[in-house]
Amino acid sequence: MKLQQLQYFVAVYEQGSFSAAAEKVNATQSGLSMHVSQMEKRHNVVLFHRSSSGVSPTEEGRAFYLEAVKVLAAACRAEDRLKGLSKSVVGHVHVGLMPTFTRAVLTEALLRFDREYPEVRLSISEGYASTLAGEVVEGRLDFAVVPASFAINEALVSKSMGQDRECLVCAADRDIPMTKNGVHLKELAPLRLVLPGTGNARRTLIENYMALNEVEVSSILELDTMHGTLNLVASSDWVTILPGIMCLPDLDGSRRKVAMLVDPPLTVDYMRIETRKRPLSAVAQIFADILQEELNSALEVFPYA
Amino acid sequence: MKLQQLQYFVAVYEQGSFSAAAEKVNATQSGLSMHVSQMEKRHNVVLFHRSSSGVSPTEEGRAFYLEAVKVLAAACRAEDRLKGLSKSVVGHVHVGLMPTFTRAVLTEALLRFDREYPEVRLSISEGYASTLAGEVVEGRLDFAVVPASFAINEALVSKSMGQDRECLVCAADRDIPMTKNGVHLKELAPLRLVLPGTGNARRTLIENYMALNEVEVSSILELDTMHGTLNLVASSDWVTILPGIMCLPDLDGSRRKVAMLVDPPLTVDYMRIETRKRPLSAVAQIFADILQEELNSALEVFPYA
DNA sequence: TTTTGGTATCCGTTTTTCTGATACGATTTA
DNA sequence: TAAATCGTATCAGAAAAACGGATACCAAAA
Repeated sequence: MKLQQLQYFVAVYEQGSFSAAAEKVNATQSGLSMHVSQMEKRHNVVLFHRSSSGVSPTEEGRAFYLEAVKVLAAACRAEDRLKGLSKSVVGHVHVGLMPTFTRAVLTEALLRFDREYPEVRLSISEGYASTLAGEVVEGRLDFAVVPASFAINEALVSKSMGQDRECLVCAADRDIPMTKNGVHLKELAPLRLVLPGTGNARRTLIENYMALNEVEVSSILELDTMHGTLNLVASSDWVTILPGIMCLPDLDGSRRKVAMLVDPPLTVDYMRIETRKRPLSAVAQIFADILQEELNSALEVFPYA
Repeated sequence: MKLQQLQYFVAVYEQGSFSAAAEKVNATQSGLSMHVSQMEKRHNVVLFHRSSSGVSPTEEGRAFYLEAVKVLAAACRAEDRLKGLSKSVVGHVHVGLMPTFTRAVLTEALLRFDREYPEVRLSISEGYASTLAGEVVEGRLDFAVVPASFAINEALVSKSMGQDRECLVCAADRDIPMTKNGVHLKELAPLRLVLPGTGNARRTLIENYMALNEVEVSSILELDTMHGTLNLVASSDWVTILPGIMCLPDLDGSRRKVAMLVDPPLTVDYMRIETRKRPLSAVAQIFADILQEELNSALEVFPYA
């Protein structure tokens, strides 16, 4: 059994095609075909169903894939150890964040990280969960933080980062009936609601909540710009629903009013996604830890009442 | 990075010699030398200090070894999955047990295992910890159960199986001053004590206990046969000290009297040792689990008073 | 000083791997 | 229905890598 064979197999598995995988790993289609079929013959198993439109893994192929990526991850760790990467904290970290994070948690994390590891290059991309997930799979991002509702790719592994509460955000001068530090949304109906576009994972979450709790929505405005949303809400009777950590700057009530949704609460889980086959580099791990710490302290402000 | 290079490296590491490793993995000394030096050059590290009497790992070599065995273990699991070994429960299991286990726990475990997996061949070897550890390193045993006091080889990993109480064993008709279900050994001094030979790990344990608690021993008899010891103790004024699970058949008091050592108690931890670089086969794991269960129920008889 | 046990290096041989071309099947397109 | 397209399997020669014996070298022990 060779390590490269595992890489080839994993590539074919993830691409669903010998040809595409060959291009990805800089090899030829015939080479991959031979390697995979050699593995199959040697162990008398069939790993892929071949068809004229690509390949799909068999049950055995699926099971083997899960083991194969563990081997590759271990091999990466071993090689990193050799390179001394596990000690020296230098390099380039690419991180993808859902928009939620870029307002509240990111700034603090960035400042801390830059102070402690000034020679590390850091690249942050903002995007929707599905986009970011794709980038992680492709290896262009070290990891990404997305809402947990997102169904993740098999090539990815997710680690929970914590649960947040969704909050109603409206103009500061608006009177809303608060109950025990929260708001019962139905009492505000009919709502004029600003929502993210349908590509956003939170959109579905919120619409389900509305439907399930029979909250009447008189009009919906689709805004995919966070600045625009916040400005509009601050100076009109439009309201929106945002994760708690996005509302932190507004908790003083000077520009906007914030109230947790209650009866029932609406929660959102954040998770960090990364590839199975390559463990986080030492630097990426450090930044992930800092991000987690900042998130933790941000979440403390919103107790699970 | 190739899997075989890792195997070569690990072999050299464990043998402390290129020549010995070459023989072990059925390769030539020159081949191993080239592979290792290639790894070293490629990553600009030195893995071994070469000398005319063999090699010793550098700090980097040590660190890399710990990662390398993880890769090999993962690769074994992956290959086992391909072979379908992880499902089918057939094969041959070799287990090493310290003498303690062969009296009480083994029988029950054997019966259960043979009933549930009749087509599996099982080989049990009895031996001292150091012997068994060597056999495990060499790959002749799937795993071994030994007392935890034994300092284990770096190629091995140990898992705790539970703590046992040492007991005094003497003739059934002897009168001994019992206190709260135990015996204070000093009150019986001077003792005529049957002990295992100096090669036995428990020998040191017991002698330390005697010295530390100032128990006077009038004479020592070295017996390395369990049958001999038990028979002698049953029909003379010689006494011995045995782990609790060995005393289970004597708890009825018909042939021998058993009393836990108290003030202070003397305990012994059992552990399972296996190689780092190869995970237990499915069958071996099952037998290990059964052994653990039997040990647990045996240990319940001796509460940690 | 010689012997012994160990490692590094060299080079011809053998084995494996890689690649490009080709064949074949299925699905889509004209 | 025929052709074109996309995908995989297979083959044979070329390229690369691994292998293994011989040799050189070193250091400690005899």
